[in-house]
Amino acid sequence: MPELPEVETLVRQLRPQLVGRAILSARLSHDNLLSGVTKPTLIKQLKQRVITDVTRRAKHALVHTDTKILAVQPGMTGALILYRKPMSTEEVKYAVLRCELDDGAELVYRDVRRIGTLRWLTPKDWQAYQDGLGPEPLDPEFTAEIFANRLAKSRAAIKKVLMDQRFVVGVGNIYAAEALFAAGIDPSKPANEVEPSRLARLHDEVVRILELSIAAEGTSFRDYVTTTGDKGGFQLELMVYGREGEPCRVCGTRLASTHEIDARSTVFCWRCQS
DNA sequence: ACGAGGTCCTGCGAGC
DNA sequence: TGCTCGCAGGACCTCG
Repeated sequence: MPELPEVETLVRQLRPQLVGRAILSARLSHDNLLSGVTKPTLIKQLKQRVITDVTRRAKHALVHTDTKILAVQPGMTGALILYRKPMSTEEVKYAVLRCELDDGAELVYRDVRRIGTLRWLTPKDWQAYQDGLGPEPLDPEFTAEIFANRLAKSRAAIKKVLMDQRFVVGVGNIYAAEALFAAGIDPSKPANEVEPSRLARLHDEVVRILELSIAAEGTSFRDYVTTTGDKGGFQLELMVYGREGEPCRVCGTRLASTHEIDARSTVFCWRCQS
């Protein structure tokens, strides 16, 4: 499930391989992933485009071309993959968008559950779209003060606010759970009731964990695959996510789980997060 | 303004 | 063994 570190990782890996490449042709298996563009328009307009850059904003991977920008929002099971040899039957089955490149490779948007979104936007429309997104957590201008001030305005559960992309981008269920554990905060606590010192700590933990994860090239989990289509190698050792019922790595208490925060599974430690 | 809940989609694991 | 069922979840939507 790509969150910020996973998208950052794939963008870094793809950029040097894609910049300067031309798209010879494109095909799309399902058009319900498209937002704001029809299949015929996308297929037609992708043809003959030259890729000028590959960047990230929030959890979106952006493939910039000489005309428009292909904005890929991988959702949970999506990934951009560059195939340099023919795909297997299984790989073809999940290949939603296939772009044949001028160097013989194929750029593929793979999405098993097809819950991702593809947008095809002019730079101007992209600007308008991204203006609705919150700040980048790793931007130096996103300070602990700004973070705490914004959090203190909401009565919603702090985990829900942390995952709200209008508040701050890039943090999903995994990193929200991990950062709240590291900061010792009860995920269900209303954001405006968390002590300011804890909010400052949370800011630091969000930054630390995201940077650590980027350095580790993302957290492999379930359907996550690298740009070569391989399973991710590494991994960042998760403290709570996916560890319900297992002992807390800090105090040994059995980790608890709840669905009461925004209908998302949340694993936490009763003792460490009070 | 904000919260609650539904929607999309398929694979997988639990339970019978 | 083989079936059904419910969960996983990011973002967006509607309803109250």
